[in-house]
Amino acid sequence: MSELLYYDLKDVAGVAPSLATQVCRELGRRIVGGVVREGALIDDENKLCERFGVSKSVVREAVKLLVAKGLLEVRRGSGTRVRRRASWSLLDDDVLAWHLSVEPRPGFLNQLLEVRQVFEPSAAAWAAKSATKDQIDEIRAAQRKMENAEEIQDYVVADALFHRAVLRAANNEVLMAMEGVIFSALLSSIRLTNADPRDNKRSIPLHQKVLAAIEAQDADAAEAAMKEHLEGTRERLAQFTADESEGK
Amino acid sequence: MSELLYYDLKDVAGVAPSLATQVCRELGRRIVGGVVREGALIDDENKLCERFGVSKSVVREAVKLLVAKGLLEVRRGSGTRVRRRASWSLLDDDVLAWHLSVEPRPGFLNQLLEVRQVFEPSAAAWAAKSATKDQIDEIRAAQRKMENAEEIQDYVVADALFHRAVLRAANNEVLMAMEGVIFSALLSSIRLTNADPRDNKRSIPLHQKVLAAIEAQDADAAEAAMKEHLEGTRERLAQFTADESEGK
DNA sequence: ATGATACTAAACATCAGATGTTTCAATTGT
DNA sequence: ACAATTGAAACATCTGATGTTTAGTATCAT
Repeated sequence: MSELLYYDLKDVAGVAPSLATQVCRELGRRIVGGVVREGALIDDENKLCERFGVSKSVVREAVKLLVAKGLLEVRRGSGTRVRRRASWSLLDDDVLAWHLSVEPRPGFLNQLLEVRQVFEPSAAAWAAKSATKDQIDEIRAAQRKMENAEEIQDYVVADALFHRAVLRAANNEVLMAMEGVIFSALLSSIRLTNADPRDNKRSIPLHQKVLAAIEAQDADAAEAAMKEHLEGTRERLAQFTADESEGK
Repeated sequence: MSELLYYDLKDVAGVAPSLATQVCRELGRRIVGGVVREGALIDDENKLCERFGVSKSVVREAVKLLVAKGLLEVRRGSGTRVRRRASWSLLDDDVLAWHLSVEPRPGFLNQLLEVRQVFEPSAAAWAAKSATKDQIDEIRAAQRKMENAEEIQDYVVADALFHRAVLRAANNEVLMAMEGVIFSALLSSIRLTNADPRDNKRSIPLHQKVLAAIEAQDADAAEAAMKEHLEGTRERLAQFTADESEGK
C-alpha cells in the first residue's frame, strides 16, 4: 500500500485515512475513470490483496464501500463486477468527487449544472417562504464573505457556502442531501475556468438579488433571481468548454 | 443471527442476502428509526458481534456499508457514532427504504413529494426534447401496463415504471440517479393510502397527457402535464394524512 | 492546588489462515 | 449431442492474535 496513500479534501489535516478507505478510493477512481469497463469483472480478492499489498479484510471492506455506492456487485462464486453506470449513486459525494478527479468531461459538468438549474431556484423559493432568522443570517454571512474575499479561493468557497446556505434554508431534508452536487459543480467550474480572475466577483450582484428576495420573503423573486444567476453560470461554462475544444 | 434474516425488495427471490447485509439493514433501520440517537455511540464491535451472533468481520463490513451511506462515523480508539442526520445520504436507495420501513412520518413523505414536484416536470420537459424512439416506447409500454392492470399492485408498479421511464428519457445521468426517490415515494403513498381501490386508475388520463406531450416533443406541455399530475398526487396525500390524524 | 507527564483500558485496524458455500464450466458417460 | 457429475475459482465467514489511536486517570514535580 506504499504506492497508495493520498489525501482527500475530506480528510482532517494530517490524519491518514484507513487502508480500506484508500483502497476504496483507488478502485473507485479507476472504475469511474473507465479503466475497468462496466460489466467487467474486477480482479479477485487475492489479486487485489497482492496488488495493493494489503490483507483480505482490507480489500473486502473497500469492496463493500463500493458496493454501498452502487459501483460494484459481488456474487459468490462468480466474482465481483462493475455495475452499469445507471446503477451508480451519482449523487454520492465520493462518487461525484471521483468523477471530477478523473474526468472533467464537459458533458457531465453540464448535466450537473442542468440539475442545479432545476432544484436551486425552487430551493430559493422555499427559503423565502420558510427560512428562519438564523438561516438567513447564514446566507448573509456567506454573501459578506464573497464581497470581502481577497483570494480567489476564498471567493469560491464563499460562493459554495452561499448556495449551501440557501439549500439549507429551504428546510427540506431530501433537498439538503443534494448539497454535494453543489460543491462538486462548483469545484468543477473552478477547475475548468482555472479560477479565471476576470470572472472574479462577477456574480455578487446576482447573489445579492437572491438574498434580498429571501429576506423579503418574496418566493417568486427568489426563484427568478436564482434562475438568472445559474443561467449566467451555465453560459460561462459553455463559453469555456467552447474555448477548450477550439484550443485543441 | 438467527433472529435476523428478513428479505428485502432488492433480494432476488429466494436468495438470502449475506450476513453483513442483514446486519447492515438491522442497524440501518435502528438508526433511521431513531432507536439510537444522532451523535450517540453505538455498541462496540464486540457487543455487536455478541448481539447479532456473528463474527467481527461481518460486523465490520456492515459498519463500513453504513459509513459509506453517511450514517456512521468510526474513530479509532473512541468508537463508532451516528452522524447527524444532515450528513446522511438521504438519496441513497437503502436509506430511503429504511425510512419508509420504520417511519411513515407524513412530513418526510411530503418532502419527498415536494422534491418530485421539482424535478419530474423538468424531466418530462427534457424527455420531450431529447427522448429516443426506444425511450418513448418504454414510457408507452408502462402506460399500457397501467391501463391493462387488473391487480392493484400491477397498477402501482406500472405507475412507478412510467415515472422511471420518463426520468430515463430525460437523458441526464445525474437526474437518473434520483430514480430511487420515485420508487420510495410511490411505495410510501401505497402504504399510506393502503392501495385504496377508489384511487385506482384515477391518474391514467394525466399520464396519458404527459405521454402525448412527449411524443409531440412539446416540452412546455410535458412539463405542465407532469406538474398537474404531481399536484393531484400531493393533494391526495394531504387528504390521507389529514384523515389519519383525525382518526387518532 | 496545579499543571504536565505517564500509564492504561477501550476500541478500532490489520493481518493470517482455515473452512464453508456458491457458481460456472469442463469433463465424462450415455 | 446431451445430461449428469465433478472440480476449480471466488466469495463468505470464523477465529484469534497483534498493532495503533484515543480518552481518561493516576501520578509527580513544582
